[in-house]
Amino acid sequence: MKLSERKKKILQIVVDDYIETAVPVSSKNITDKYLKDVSSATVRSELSALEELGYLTQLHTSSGRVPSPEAYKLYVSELMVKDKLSAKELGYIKKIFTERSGNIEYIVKDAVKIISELTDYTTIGVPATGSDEQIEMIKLIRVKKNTALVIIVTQSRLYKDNYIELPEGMDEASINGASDFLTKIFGGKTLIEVTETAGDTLLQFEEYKEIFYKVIDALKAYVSQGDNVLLEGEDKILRHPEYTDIDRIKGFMSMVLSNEKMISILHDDGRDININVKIGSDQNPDGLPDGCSLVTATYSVHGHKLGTYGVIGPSRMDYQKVVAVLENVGRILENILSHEE
Amino acid sequence: MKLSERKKKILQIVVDDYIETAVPVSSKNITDKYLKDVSSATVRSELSALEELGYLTQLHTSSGRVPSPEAYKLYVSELMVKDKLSAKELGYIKKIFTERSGNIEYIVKDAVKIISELTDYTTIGVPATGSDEQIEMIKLIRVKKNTALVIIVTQSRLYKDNYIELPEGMDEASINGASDFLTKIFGGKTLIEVTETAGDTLLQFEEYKEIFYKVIDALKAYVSQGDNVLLEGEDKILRHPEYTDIDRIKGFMSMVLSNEKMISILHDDGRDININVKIGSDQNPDGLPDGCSLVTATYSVHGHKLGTYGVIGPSRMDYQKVVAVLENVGRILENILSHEE
DNA sequence: GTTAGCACTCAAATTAGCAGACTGCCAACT
DNA sequence: AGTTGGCAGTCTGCTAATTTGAGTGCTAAC
Repeated sequence: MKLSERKKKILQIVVDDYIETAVPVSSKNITDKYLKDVSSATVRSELSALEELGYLTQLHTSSGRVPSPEAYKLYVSELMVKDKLSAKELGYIKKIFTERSGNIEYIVKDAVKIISELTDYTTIGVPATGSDEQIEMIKLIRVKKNTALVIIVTQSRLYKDNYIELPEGMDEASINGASDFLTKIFGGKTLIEVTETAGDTLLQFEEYKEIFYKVIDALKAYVSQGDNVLLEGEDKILRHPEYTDIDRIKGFMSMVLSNEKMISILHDDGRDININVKIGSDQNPDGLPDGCSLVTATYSVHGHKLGTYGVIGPSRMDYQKVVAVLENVGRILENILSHEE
Repeated sequence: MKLSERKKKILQIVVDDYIETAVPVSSKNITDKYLKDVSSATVRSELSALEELGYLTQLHTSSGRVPSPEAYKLYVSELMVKDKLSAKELGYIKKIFTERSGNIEYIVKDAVKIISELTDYTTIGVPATGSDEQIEMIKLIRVKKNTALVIIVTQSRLYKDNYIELPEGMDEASINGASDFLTKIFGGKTLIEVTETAGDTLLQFEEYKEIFYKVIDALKAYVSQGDNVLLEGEDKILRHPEYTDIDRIKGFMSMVLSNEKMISILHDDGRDININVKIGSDQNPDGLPDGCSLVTATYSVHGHKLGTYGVIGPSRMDYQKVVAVLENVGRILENILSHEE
């Protein structure tokens, strides 16, 4: 079904206006504000045609029109005029990222903050586990008498949040020996390979057996996504008039605060193409409630996934801005990170 | 002003009932449910006396009574019957903590989760920076060609989130030398001492000068509280009928999501006595909005502050449960951590 | 294909009225 | 003196009825 140019134009006006005002848009409103050269009656017939086609809905017979999920989809893919960020905004993004030189954990967190700040919507981020990257180094560092920190370095990442207990009386030389040894046998393999096949590999090394199994456990902990969901601006949803209903707010909050749910919603897009828009509707229940939309972007550097970021808000969302912010943050981020190496 | 036993009893009943039902309590309600041996008229005169004294308020002439902030204060300090946790709950706390053997970062996070889960209120936690603890070891670990991880071990803590850039061509021996050297000159000093006096100390060491200043910067980053506020169950406030008003919800959320605000509210209690209750009111504006209460507890092990935890909710809060949970979590936590060493 | 005009519909706001829940007060009682 | 029953007064919350106004759909004319 091909839409006439005028229908497209009118649909774009309806979506734009509704995004801006949150009020159902009427034929008169359209002719007054945007299309002064036709009468409201003409627009009226176009509107009812668009409704017939499934792009618009009415709350009741005598209210203006509201875009349907279909309309938003079309809007994002064809109708919308792409937005550009101001020099000030671009400068802000660059400034934040360059201040954090090197510290990738912070950069990932900052990205979520920046996106939320510039778009003014709730933003989530799920860092990639990096379990498909090759191990460059494994190192044990004694930090207490019988405790060692397990550090794993891969091409783009550094894992350093797990500890193992050392056998009584293990001396510095054996610790270093174990480190070198682990690096030798697991270097070049990916984390996921190691966690899956490690059992067999290690069976033969009687000497370090005990300690090696503990290291593998630490590795497994790194690979599991865990509670690694970043969230920023969860209260920003409250600014929007469609979130005045307490039950809706509850639904939104419990969704957004559930790590499992967020991970599943952000992860079921197989393709790691850049920007991806999901519009919640009753029909295809991908977990997103009706009236709620999610724009996601997956960033990567040198082919390694860095993580997925999502902006979540009412379907009546400022897609122009959101898409522009996600694209630019991604571009700048990838630029900076790839230069650094 | 001394209250008669019966006034106390009645005040306790009012607070208990209001906490449970969130409905202004009437004289009839009291005689029906709790005090069957007197008439409602008697209770009525007691209630108006308590109102005169400032413990109760009325929304309008023909509504029941609601406790004032004063009433809650008295309730917590004198009237309330202390609650005990069930064996199941105690077991749950122990189980979670012992599963995380050793990993203090996770333990602190888990504590917030446990408290929020058991009390069913929004919970915040501010880990102490540990800047008053003595340094045991400083270690630099090369993780990339020109990047090293800075690890600092103190009596109860491990810092390992900052990196420094290494001078071109620094070899393994010099890195280890620098580590040993830093440990030697700063070992035994507290983090705060080092950040304040380091400049002078280091001036003399031409050789490592460049690298040492970077290490000091990393140290400073560790000491600053930063964005280290843990939050759990921020949506739980929505269950309570007093948070049906959207503006109130907004206020609550923006307060709870502001790290600065939370740190300031949790930190202005000089004494580090165990449990501390703040009841928000219009009068003494300690940042807590009217109708909102905060119960805090500061935990420490071996004299070192571990962090401060706070349960935040409507003034009509289940103080019995909250206080019991905070006390028990603290006790178990301190037990486990002091045994471990 | 476009337009003006008119009838129709429906939500939202306003009003009035009534039932119910409490209190406060007073006079009587123990 | 403290307690009680009873009654008048006050305020909320609910419901039903009414009005207002925005917006559409339809039709006849251009």
